Parts: sequence; C-alpha cells; structure tokens
Amino acid sequence: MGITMKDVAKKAGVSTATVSYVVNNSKRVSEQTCKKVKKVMAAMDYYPSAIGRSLRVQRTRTIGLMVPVLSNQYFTTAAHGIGEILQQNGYSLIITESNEDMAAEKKIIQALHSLMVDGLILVPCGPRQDNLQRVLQSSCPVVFLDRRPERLKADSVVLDNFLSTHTAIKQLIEKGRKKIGILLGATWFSTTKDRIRGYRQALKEAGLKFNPRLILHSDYGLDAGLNLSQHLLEKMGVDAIFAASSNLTLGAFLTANRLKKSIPQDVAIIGCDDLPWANATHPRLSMIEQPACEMGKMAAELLLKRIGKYQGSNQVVFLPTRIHNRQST
Amino acid sequence: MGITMKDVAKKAGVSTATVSYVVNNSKRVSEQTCKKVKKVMAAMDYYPSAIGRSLRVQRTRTIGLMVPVLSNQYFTTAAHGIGEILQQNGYSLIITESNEDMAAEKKIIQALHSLMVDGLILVPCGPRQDNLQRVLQSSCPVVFLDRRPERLKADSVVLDNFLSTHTAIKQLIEKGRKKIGILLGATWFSTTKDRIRGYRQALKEAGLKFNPRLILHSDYGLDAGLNLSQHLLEKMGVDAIFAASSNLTLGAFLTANRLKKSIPQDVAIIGCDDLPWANATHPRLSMIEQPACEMGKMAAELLLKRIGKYQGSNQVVFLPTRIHNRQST
DNA sequence: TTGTACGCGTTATCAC
DNA sequence: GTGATAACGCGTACAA
Repeated sequence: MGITMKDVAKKAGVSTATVSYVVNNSKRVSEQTCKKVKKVMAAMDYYPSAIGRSLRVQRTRTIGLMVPVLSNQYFTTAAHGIGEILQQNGYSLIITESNEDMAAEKKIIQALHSLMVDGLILVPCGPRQDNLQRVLQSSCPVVFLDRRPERLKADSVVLDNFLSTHTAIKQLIEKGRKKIGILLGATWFSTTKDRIRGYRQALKEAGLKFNPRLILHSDYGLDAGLNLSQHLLEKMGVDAIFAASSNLTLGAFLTANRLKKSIPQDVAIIGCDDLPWANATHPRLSMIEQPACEMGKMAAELLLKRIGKYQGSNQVVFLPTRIHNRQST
Repeated sequence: MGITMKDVAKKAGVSTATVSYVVNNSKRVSEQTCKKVKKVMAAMDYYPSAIGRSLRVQRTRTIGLMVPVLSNQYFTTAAHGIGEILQQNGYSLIITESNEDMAAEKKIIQALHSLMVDGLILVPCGPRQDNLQRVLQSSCPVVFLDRRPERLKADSVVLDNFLSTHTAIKQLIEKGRKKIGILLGATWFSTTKDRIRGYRQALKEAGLKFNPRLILHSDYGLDAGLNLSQHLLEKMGVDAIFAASSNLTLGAFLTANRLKKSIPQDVAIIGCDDLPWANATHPRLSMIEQPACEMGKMAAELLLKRIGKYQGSNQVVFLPTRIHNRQST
C-alpha cells in the first residue's frame, strides 16, 4: 500500500479522524478543511486500505463464490451475472473452484470465512452435506446456486429441471420415441434427482416402462458424452437421448455420427444448456436454454438482501428454462 | 468471524502469542502445550482471520485477475489455469471483469491495490496505457496476460499470434485463396496488431496485394461475426475468412450457410480458439488451438516468482499455437 | 519455553 | 468542527 491515512493527515495538517470523516463523509467537516484534505489525497494518490477498514468494521464488502470448475461455461456465465449485480452494489467477488471435491469444498469455505466475506454463493458438491450444515450454522449468509441442498433450511436459486426434463421427454414420446436414454450428472445432485423425477413422470404419463439401465451418470464432460452415448446406442438400442450438459450433448451427437446413426431418424437428441453452436451442426441440435446469467443475478440479489438483514423465510427459487426444438428431435 | 485467538488463548490457559506460535509453528513450543492448544482450536473450530494477519504482515496471499469478460471461454480457461497454480501455492484468486472499459480498469486496479493483493494478472483493455503505466510504477508485481503492452517494460505471457496468423494465411494462399478477409478484435490490442503483421507478411511473401478494407475489427462476439462476415462475403467478395475468436468463426460459418456459399469451395474459413464443437459442424471447421490454460499457468508461475523477489529482467513469453486443418479450408 | 506489549490502517466514541 | 484514542485480530521483538 505505502501511503496511509496518517501520511495524508500529516501533510494536510489535520488528524486522521478528520481524513476519515472526509473519506466517508460521515460527519460534518468545514468546507475549507474538506477541500484541503481532498486536495492532499488527490496529490498523494491516496486511497484507503480495504484491509484496515475491514478489520475495523468487520465487513469486507466482498462475497465468495464457489463453483465446480471455471472451464464450464454454464457456471462462468452465472458468475458473470453475479459479478454484474455485485459491481452495481460496490461489492467484490472472490471466485473459487471445488473441482467437485468435498475436501476442497471444506477448505474453500473455511478460507472464505477467514477472508471474512460478507456472504457466500455456493454450488455444493456432495455427496454428503456436512460442509453445508456447518456453513448454515455460521452467521454468514449463504445462497446455494444451481443445486439445492435437500432437507436443509436454506436459500437456493436453481433451474426448474423437473419441468424442463418432463416437458422434453414428453415431447420425445409424442414424436414416437419409446426407448429414451438419459445422460446426467452425479446421482446426488439435486439437478440429477429432479431430472430423473421429470423423466419418470413423463414415462408414467405415457404408460411406458421405466428402465433404470437407461439412466447414466457422468461428470458432464465430453469424454463421458462420447462413451456413455456409445453404450446407450450400441448396447441399449435407444431411439432418443436426453443429455444434461452441452458437452454431453456434443458427445452424443459425435458418437451418433461415428456409428452412422442418422439424426433424428435413428436417434433423436436433445440437450441442456443451449449455446450458439447448436445452430451450426447438421442437423441443428434441439437444446434447452438455461438462464445461467439470470440465475447468478437472482442469487446475488437474494444474498445482498440477506446481508442487508432481510429476514424473510428461506426460499428456493426455480427458474424456467426454454426448449428450442430444432432438427435433432 | 466470531471466535478469535484471544478466545482460544483463554480457554487453553495460555497467551495469544503461544497460540500464534502453534498456528504458524514459528517457534518451539513444548509438546504438551502444543497438543493442548491444538485440541482447543479443534474443539472451538478456530481458524485465524486472514484480515488480521494480512494487516499485520502486509501480505494477503491473494492475487488479483482482471479479464475483459467472464462469458468468454478463452479467458475463463486461462483463469482456471491460474487458479490451479495459485491453489498449489496457497494463494487465493480475486477475479474481476473490465468489460473492456478503461474507466472500469482504473477502478479495478485501485480496488485490488486497496485489497492489498500480492500481485496482479491483467488483460489490459486500452486504447491508452495510462492505467498500465501507473500500475507498473507501484511496488505490486504485475504480469500481463494475452495482450502485451507495447513500449512498456513489463512481464507478459501471450500467444504467438504473429506466427499463427502468418502460418494460417500462408496455408490459405497455398490452397489458392487470393482474397482473404480477416476478422479481428480492437485495433489497439497487441493481439490484433500481431495478427495484422502476420497477415501482411504472408501476403507479401506470396506477392499478393494488401487491401486494408479486408481487415475488420469487432468485439469478438457472435453478432459481429454474423454482420462482418456478411460484409466480407457480399460486398468484398472474399474467398476466405480468418476469424480471431470462436464466436467470430461461428458467425462466419452461419452467414456463409445463410448466403448459400459452400465451404470451402466458395469460401474457406479458419478461426482461432479451437473448441470441441468445431468437429460437429458440416463441414468440420479448421481452427487454431490456443493454449489458454497453459497461458494462465505460466502467467501465475511467473507472477509467483516475482512475488518471491525474482529479479530477472522483464520477459515476454510467446506461446505456440497449433493449427487443426479440418474441412473448412 | 512462554508471556507482554506494540503496531499494521481504519473507524467510532468521546472529549474539547 | 476537530482531535485524541481505543479497538478490530494478528505476528513478533523482547522480556521473563
């Protein structure tokens, strides 16, 4: 830092208290001294130390975000939305990656507490909830993002994955598909569970038999998409695939091509997290648009309300998605 | 925070100094008291305040990163690489977005200084360099990422855009292309200037005339890609397009399709920043693989060396890219 | 080996 | 309207 309030005070011939008053205009200071102090501050290029202030006021105007990985565009888009809201409100953002590892998650939450963040936005990883239970007991406000912890009183902003999956599967069935494979994330994610509920519900409504072997779990990555869709197509003989991430969808698409399955005649494909390139494949991919940026914004807004001592009861916000039916279904 | 060193000290019947010794094992403490203190710390779930420590030692073990936007996968992949190196070395990362705005850039740099980050990794936005000159005069180590400030003594880790563009254009010419349009970022980015040099050099070597109207500048976005490529195809009649981002490339591809130009017969397309979906278009897109994660890692490593008082002279690291020639060229 | 006491930069309380 | 001064939580020189 170098230049501190004391330096400014000395140069301006006033006390540090007065400088502080000017910086925060927290008290009436005479026009004259105010001008003088401001001039000295500008001349010395002084700006107050956030660290010193934080220690004193016990707030940092910083919030912590934990996402699984920064290489997943869905989460970085959410981070972008969060950053926008925070910036508008004079808050900084610390972004961390858990890599879906519970031990890392625990360390990260501790580190963020130690940095005295004013609030947390977490994408929890699981499978167990120990870390979450503890964080909810602390006095630090928390909002969960994308995945909602079940059976825990907590604020969450998530997508309505039950509805989106239910609708997508229903549409596939209406188009005559009878054996629909589904590529998901880890079994313990609320997103995964919600999607399975939507899937089963749609099957049930259509009087189709539920076959658990058509449900496959993954890390959302491209490799998983390539391998698991091969299994679905070759071993299970599915006539449609629902994929829970854009990379899984891409994997299914590339594998169908490689196996000379024509889309959508032999196999229909629909995926989550619509991205612009879905319009560039042949045939164009049907995908579900997920409002990641909006989700981030809402989480940030809710968190700021909580930091501002908003006392309403815990809420789980479900954001609607939008299905883009293109040529692959 | 709540529970502090004083609380632990009281409970364990020792002084705060002793607790501090145990926490940092900075001094010999008897086996016995060490055990006792550790037990109390665990029981009370104590961890030290990073704020208090930072104020005391004048270091935060935190570094600040400024990228243009978090919605650009290229930069978030770089951030991922940075995060990995930092985590390995016990550092935290604060990520901020400039939105390519110089005023925001200035504020961000101040805010990061005020947070007393131990180092900065910046993707500067320009067009002017005032902010950069000032940050270089501060005592805080800085490494520039992706874009190198010209005529300034500074550490930078960037891609070899001259070489990659030169090679790509040369290959297009060898395949018979004579009128090559090129879609770039802002005129003042070093990346843009390097690419133009590579372009002109390749043209010159082949004895082709340079036409500045074939060079178009943009914000790297999809919309720009759609519009500018239409201009190149309809107004300028190019037979090849080089695009400096994946979104620009996608825009060129979609526009060529819309205008019923066949790829690569009517127009060849090659773009920067290879992503998996380049294999899913028809024809598959030729793209230049850019080691964003690697770039981030190297920047983080260099920065940590500087923080560790490494005194070597300033260096500009140029990372090689790799051209994937698929079907669009 | 352990404890005392000061200071990092700031703000808030209380005098003046 | 302004100035001393005591915290905030920690690390460390120095004393014991």
